[in-house]
Amino acid sequence: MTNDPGLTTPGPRRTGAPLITPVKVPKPAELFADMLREKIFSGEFPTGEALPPERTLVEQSQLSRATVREALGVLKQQGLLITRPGRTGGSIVSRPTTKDLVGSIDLYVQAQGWDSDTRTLVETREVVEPWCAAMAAERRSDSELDEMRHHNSAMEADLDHVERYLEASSAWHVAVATASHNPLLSALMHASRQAMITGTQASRFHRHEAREQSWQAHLAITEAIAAQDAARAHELMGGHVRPGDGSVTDLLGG
Amino acid sequence: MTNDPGLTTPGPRRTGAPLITPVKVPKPAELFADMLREKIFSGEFPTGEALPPERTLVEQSQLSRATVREALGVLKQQGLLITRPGRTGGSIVSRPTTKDLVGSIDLYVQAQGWDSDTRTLVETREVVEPWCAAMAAERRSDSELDEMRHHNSAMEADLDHVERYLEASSAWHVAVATASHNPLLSALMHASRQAMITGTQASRFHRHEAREQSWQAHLAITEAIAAQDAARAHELMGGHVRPGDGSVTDLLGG
DNA sequence: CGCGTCACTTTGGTCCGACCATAGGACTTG
DNA sequence: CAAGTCCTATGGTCGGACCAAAGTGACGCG
Repeated sequence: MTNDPGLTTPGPRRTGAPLITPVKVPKPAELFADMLREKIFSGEFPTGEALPPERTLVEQSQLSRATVREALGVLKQQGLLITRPGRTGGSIVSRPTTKDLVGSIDLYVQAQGWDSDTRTLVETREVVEPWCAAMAAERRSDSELDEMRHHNSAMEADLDHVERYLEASSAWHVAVATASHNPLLSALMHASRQAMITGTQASRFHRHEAREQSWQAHLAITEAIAAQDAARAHELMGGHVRPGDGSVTDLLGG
Repeated sequence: MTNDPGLTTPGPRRTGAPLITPVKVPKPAELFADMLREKIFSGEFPTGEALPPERTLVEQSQLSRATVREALGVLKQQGLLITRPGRTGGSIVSRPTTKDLVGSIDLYVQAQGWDSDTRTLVETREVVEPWCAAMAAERRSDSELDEMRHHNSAMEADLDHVERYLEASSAWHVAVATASHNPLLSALMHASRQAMITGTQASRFHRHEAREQSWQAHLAITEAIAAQDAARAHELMGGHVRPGDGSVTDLLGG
């Protein structure tokens, strides 16, 4: 039944032919997803606009609704679509956010297993953060500077409250990364920090003096950024982020 | 119908109440995907093992097959599952590969629009590549060194063939990044390079002398890595990657 | 006995039709 | 005219059916 009983059957199959490359059989859902993504990137479906309803796409593409929905699901996962139910709902064309990228990096790091990758995370921060600080010094807006100072104040106020201190510290680092106006490095720094936090259980063991010391460091870096002194911001952040004894908690608090 | 016609209707609704947080309504597919992801991370479904068949998951989860498949599709997108049809097929538990991560970063960069982000990409490489070179100098294996030298030879052989030269150059950079044994920085470098290539149309306009000069630079860096001289590898890569005139094509060829 | 062939079984992939939940808009009604 | 009610378009879920891929084993022929 599933055979092809025409022509010269049962002639022998011509084997040993000149090397056949494995034929790629694309699945309908993937094809349709690629097609939609292409139309999105080409501007045929502008950002912010809504795609046609699923049922319309079904009759246009001659595919089943399940397949269409699978393709839409892929794009939704990639951050290219956001869908809302209801009458005026639909699939609105969007762009992947920094949060999406952070999520991908975090998932990747998390899935590799913390034990083997703590060095990777530490190293990455050592490389990236000083440069984020330097760029922030050159490009910060006044409001971004205000936000850093706000978090500095929060850290000072919470010197005795470990969790809230770490939270404020994290917010400060994120603010610095954001002020660098380099979304790639910012996302990478954000993600490696996030991965370290979820990896360790946020390190309750932390001495007060360590927090005070790290708070002073944050303050100094903020001032360098305020003065738009990129070289000094870079140098200070390098010394701040590089752990003296290699302990993870120092780096987290810092 | 959708009202609640009991009690003191039609009494006025108590507005201005103590502030109700928007109730989060989790969709079944998301819940199930989170549940499976949790079981994967916890080791309950070890890497390499197969999940139960979809139909079994359906009766265990009391959900429809469509919902189960949507959840599986999410995990598949995230690189946590790979599925194969056929009798011994199924959903095999996996880990997101570096390629997955590169894909995410590439998509992100691509979606932001090339025009506004070329500076971001250039900067990122300026920051990341020198450190990759330094780490590679410290950690390279002999086989990794061999691969770099192999690509060096290919570059020399293809000095007159722009496309193949760029290809070999790209392979060399990837080899260096891989030898750094830092998957995060490696993926970031790989992705930013990939994004630049797909962004520009691979720059046919390239002078022979420029290629010769860049080839010499590659060779010198390879030798520094061979000598395990991290500081020199870092310095050379920094000078190599930083464009003299800011042109993108120089950076691509480099 | 050996080996190819074919049916069978298990699995993911696709399709269809129906219904549910949501959220605007049009309509009715006091 | 205002407030409530019904309608409708849309995404989300469901159940069942069939198709396609791929291993297993029985069968039959030489």
